[in-house]
Amino acid sequence: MTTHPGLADEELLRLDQQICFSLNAASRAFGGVYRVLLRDLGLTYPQYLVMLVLWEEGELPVKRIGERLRLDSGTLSPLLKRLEAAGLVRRERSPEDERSVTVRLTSEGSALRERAGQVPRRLLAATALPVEDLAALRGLLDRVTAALDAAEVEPAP
Amino acid sequence: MTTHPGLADEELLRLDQQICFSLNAASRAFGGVYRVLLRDLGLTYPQYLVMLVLWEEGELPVKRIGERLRLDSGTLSPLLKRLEAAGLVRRERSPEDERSVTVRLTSEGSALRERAGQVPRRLLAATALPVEDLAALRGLLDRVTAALDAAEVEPAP
DNA sequence: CGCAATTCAATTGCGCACAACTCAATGGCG
DNA sequence: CGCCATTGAGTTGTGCGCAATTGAATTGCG
Repeated sequence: MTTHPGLADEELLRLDQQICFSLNAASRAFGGVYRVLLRDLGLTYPQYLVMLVLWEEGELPVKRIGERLRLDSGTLSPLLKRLEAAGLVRRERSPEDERSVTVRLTSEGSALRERAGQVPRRLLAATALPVEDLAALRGLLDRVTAALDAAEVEPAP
Repeated sequence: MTTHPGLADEELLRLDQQICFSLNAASRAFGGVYRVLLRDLGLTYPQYLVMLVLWEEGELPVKRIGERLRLDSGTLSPLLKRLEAAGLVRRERSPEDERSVTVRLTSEGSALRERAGQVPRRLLAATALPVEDLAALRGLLDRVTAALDAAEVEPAP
């Protein structure tokens, strides 16, 4: 683990500020655009992420959805309940393992995919970045995420 | 605004998925590391962001803090109330404009800066990225944020 | 087999983000 | 001057994210 030995605390503070400000701002800016694009689909951004996974897989246990999206049951349980209330998915206990709950698209949930068809194109257009830059961005993000997950940071400063 | 004309909807869907997954994951990974680093300062990550601004400025109206961090009063009011309850800041109505509330560091709030000294270094170390890559990441993030803010996305898909 | 440890979903509690609204103070305009 | 639009904080309600806990089903191990 590098410690950036050549830089003073003051410079590190500024860089840290800039990185976390920028990441926060970008995350919320994406959220804002998605919010507008998804509004008349009746989906929030996290709900859309779950639907993306389900459109790809058709059905999936809650556990697997959580692994894909890095979300735990505390977040997913109420979210899936809302998707079920909206008629987009059904949830049923798995017969072979009664602990597990399988989430399935309803026909209405599948049909929503067509209406969502232009969302990615419009979102990517809104970023105003060429595809190569988006790929580079994704690469950097994935690298930091992997590193942060692996870092095992000690609580005591 | 580019529309990526050469790519099929299916490819765009995948790229969109990857970008928003990656950004989400990175944002939450940062949050997780900050949470550990900040735990025994008694600060949450958004509270830390506010303290960073105040450590730089000393005192600031709520309005200005919101502009810096892109947060509105709905988020800041309860957050600042918690910081005040923790003894880190005071809030007082501005005499020259009774609508405005000025947030000031207490001596305890200023003192916390020393205890937070190693947070940026430890966080940057956890990213395991060289400074140049972090700068590149920040540049890309700022560019997409500016573009998304300027995009003026139409609600109707 | 029987009991303990593990796994999975759900729930509770807290804090943040955002929209919509209220209310008081201010500023501008006729 | 008087009225009305605007501005700045705060409040309410909804939903997400995470920690901690609960409870039931399953697995593993003696």
